[in-house]
Amino acid sequence: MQDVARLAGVSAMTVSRALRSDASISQATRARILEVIERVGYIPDQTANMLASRRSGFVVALIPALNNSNFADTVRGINDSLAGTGLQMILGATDYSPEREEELIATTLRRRPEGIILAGSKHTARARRLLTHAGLPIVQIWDFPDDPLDQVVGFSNADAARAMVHHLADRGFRRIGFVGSSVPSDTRGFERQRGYCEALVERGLGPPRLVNAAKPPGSIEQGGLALGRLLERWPDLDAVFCVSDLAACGAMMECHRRGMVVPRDIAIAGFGDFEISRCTHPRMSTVAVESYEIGALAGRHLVAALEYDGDPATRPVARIRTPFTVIAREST
Amino acid sequence: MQDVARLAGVSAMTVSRALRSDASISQATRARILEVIERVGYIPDQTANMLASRRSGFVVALIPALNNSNFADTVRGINDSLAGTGLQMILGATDYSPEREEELIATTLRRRPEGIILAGSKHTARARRLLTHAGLPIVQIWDFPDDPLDQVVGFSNADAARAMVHHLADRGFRRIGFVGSSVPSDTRGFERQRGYCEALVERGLGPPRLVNAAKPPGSIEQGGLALGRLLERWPDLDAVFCVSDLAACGAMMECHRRGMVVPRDIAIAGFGDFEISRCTHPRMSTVAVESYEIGALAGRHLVAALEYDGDPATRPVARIRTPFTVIAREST
DNA sequence: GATGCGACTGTTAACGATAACAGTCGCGAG
DNA sequence: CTCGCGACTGTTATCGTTAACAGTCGCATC
Repeated sequence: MQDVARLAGVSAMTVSRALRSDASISQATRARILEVIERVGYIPDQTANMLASRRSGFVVALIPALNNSNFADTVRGINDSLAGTGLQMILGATDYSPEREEELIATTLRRRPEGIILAGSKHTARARRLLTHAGLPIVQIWDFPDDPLDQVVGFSNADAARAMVHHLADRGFRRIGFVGSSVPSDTRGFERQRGYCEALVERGLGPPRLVNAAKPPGSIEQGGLALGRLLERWPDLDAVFCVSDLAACGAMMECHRRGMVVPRDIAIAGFGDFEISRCTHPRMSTVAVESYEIGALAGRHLVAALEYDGDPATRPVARIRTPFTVIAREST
Repeated sequence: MQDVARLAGVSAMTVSRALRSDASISQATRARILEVIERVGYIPDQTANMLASRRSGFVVALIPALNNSNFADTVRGINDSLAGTGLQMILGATDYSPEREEELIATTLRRRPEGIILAGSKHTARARRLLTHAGLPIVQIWDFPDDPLDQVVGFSNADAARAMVHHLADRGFRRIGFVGSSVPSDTRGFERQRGYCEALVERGLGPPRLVNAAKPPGSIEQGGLALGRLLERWPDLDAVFCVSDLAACGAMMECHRRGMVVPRDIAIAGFGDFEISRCTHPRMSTVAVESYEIGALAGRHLVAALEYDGDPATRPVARIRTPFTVIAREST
């Protein structure tokens, strides 16, 4: 910057001003400076900018996994909502582990992010302490916690799963099994399981028939294995609801292998409305959730919180319930 | 840090040393300082660290799209390979646009990353200038350019597509159509199309029968529409090769709708070995590429370049060709 | 002709850490 | 007893930018 200033015959401060739109500087001077910048290929150092202006321009997003099409869509939503704001995203994958999340929170907070978006509501005590102590705007997504840290954009996974069980019951299925998540800390998977159990009670459909399998998002193979274990224990099963579309897809393929016709012999339902669910044969009934929209809204409300400059006590705090829809296709 | 130093009765420099493992400092002092840090909840400011130490700890990864399972896997590979190195990833999505890529390069370079991973080999002139001028280690992935900027981890998309056409020809298909990418700057899609055309010549299968559709990665719906347009123009088509599994899946569904039996009436092949390709009926033949491995290798070689401290002229430059495999399933 | 104001530019001191160098201290060797 | 060395700690300057404040200058106003 000093070099540019010298070449343009001004002070470094004037160069700094030329690079920002709001500063008062004459047209002629700015043009001259920008011309020099272009000529010498100067790239301003945002690190120094961050230090001096006390604004990092970073937003942290922590999601369980990158190779899950739901979360990938959410990341896309966040990314799109940040475009044009000058903010950049630091992405972290927690692998569904609260400890890994805590670690990521600790290391990313050193970068002095301006806000943070977290999937879920299960955090270690230290993670919660770090977050509240940092005093940044937070958006929790993909869940609807009773005790939110700050803003929320999500939905009740239990309610969403319950809705699917009611759909199955409405279609006349009575002996409904569930393929759950194998990871205890997958709170969304656990909530879906809870919703399944509650709905069984509501419809008087007897005790739960469930097996856990499939690391989230659940590989296709494990969905097939899980179906096998379910049928071994409850051979009279007439429907299976899987914690994710991937597991459901595996279950459906296992049905094909066993010569069972879906949904005549057994119904299969998934969760997430992955693109995959439109390509199975028969097409998969599933619960659609607004993956992209969750990210986009989270980003937008985080930005709103960052731009808010009134009394911190009266900052608007969004608690948004995104909708979910049972999509009845051919598999139920 | 000053506060911590005062509370521990040492200088700020000693606190700084206590936080790094290599510095010479007595066990007792370090323990005392760490205890104070824990007690007051001090979090070191990496921004200041960056400025003073001239190391950002950032790596930039620019990929075309986040909601493409191939690239998502690559991102996961990069992420995993960076774990434990103290490096963090800044992720950017170029939307398959060189201009957007240039913009992202310009803005992310301000963060003074230590290295950069780029998908593809088509960059604007300014982007190339920015990159070479910045003098960072670069890894180009997902392509195998003739004029690489630095390191490469990729494969020839043309060769991979050619292999699939040969597979189709081996199975006896003669009138092979191609569903290409609608985005001209999708170089990988274009390369696949080129491979298709070359293979047709090699096998003497006449002029190309191709339509473009489907924004990458190609939505399922557009694959179906593209199949319709292909059949309208070349009703005698006996095989269709799609630029991605998603488009192929849509094409297959369109076949079902039209009452065509795959592969008896028409064969369908995809590209990418998305999980979806194992769930179609019949299961989809596709070209498997090592998406995760590309990211992991790129990350590893970038780290190696960063850790290298010999003569810059003799730094090892990896140019890795990752394998691809034609996976023959039931659809061909 | 003084005054004030607006438009622009410069100066100085941070921002929060680390690099580089300069001690200090204890202890064993000569 | 002195010297030197190793182990540890402190001091000062610096990283590249911006905040805050202090000019300077021209021009309209009274």
